[in-house]
Amino acid sequence: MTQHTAHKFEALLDKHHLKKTAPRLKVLSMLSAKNVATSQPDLEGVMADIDRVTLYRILNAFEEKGIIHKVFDLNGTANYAMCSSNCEENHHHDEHLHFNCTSCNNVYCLDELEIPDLHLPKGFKPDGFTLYATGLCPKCNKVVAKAR
Amino acid sequence: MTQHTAHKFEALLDKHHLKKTAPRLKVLSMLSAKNVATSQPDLEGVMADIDRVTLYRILNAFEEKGIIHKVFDLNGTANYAMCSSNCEENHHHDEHLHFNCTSCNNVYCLDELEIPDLHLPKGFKPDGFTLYATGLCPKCNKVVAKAR
DNA sequence: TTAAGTGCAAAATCTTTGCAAATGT
DNA sequence: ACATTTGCAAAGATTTTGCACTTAA
Repeated sequence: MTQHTAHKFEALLDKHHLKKTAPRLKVLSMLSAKNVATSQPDLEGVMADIDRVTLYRILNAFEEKGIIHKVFDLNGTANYAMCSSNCEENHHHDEHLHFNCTSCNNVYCLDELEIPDLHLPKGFKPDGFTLYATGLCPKCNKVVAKAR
Repeated sequence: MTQHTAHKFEALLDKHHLKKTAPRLKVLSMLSAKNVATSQPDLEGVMADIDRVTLYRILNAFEEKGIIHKVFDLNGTANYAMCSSNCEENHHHDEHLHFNCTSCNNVYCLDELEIPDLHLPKGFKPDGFTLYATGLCPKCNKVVAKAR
């Protein structure tokens, strides 16, 4: 972790009036390091030194503040990812595509992808969309291809 | 429940080599009666006479057989719905739009809606899509409108 | 100094597993 | 009759709550 990113995390906590504690900084650097969402069990594994309860509280706090977002994978397990690294305050779009690999179970947040307009049946007033795709991610897809 | 639908449920169980037991028929009629998915907690409430464990096993069995499908709502709670009433064996499409009302929390399965094509980043090989929309369902939307 | 955050213990839930009794075929 | 399915008890797992101790500001 560079000096720069470290400072970024501290600024992020400041911005949300959260104290800059070791566990919180660790969670931030952990989640920021990956371009895929991380499941709660995985987080617990990596952060074995942080108390399980503390982790729950940190994740909830971050989610409430809009620092991270939660997405459930195919098994109903909560996965967490930094709220669209490029999701600035002014331009907060919840329209993600989440790609859940059926092989490695990773959840990719493909924020850049546009979700096309859809016309819902009469009466429904949507305020947000989330699209899930399942299938093989590039990594697993490559492995399958090699095996052939 | 009409004679006709009752027979339909029994046929459905037969087809999947499941015994026609009272709890199973009850679950089927319960889920078929609604056009929205039902959460596990709600199911437990309505089926208080059926053992909790039995309900788990019935739902799992039905899901494995493809009789019902499971969808997680915004809170990560499992909701169940009949597998697209019109989802015949030959034409099984997993592409649903699930509409999760933020007011009543109901999950509507809008199976008829087509999900438009999307081009994923290179390398991703999707095999299924599920689209979630959140917002107000027609019923709650009407209530809000009235309140104004 | 003190309000916020952490860690531990313990409660409350949720889900699974094992097994004897009941039920459908 | 016999294989399935149910219901209960009990184990396992997940999530929440309470409270004393610690730490950032």
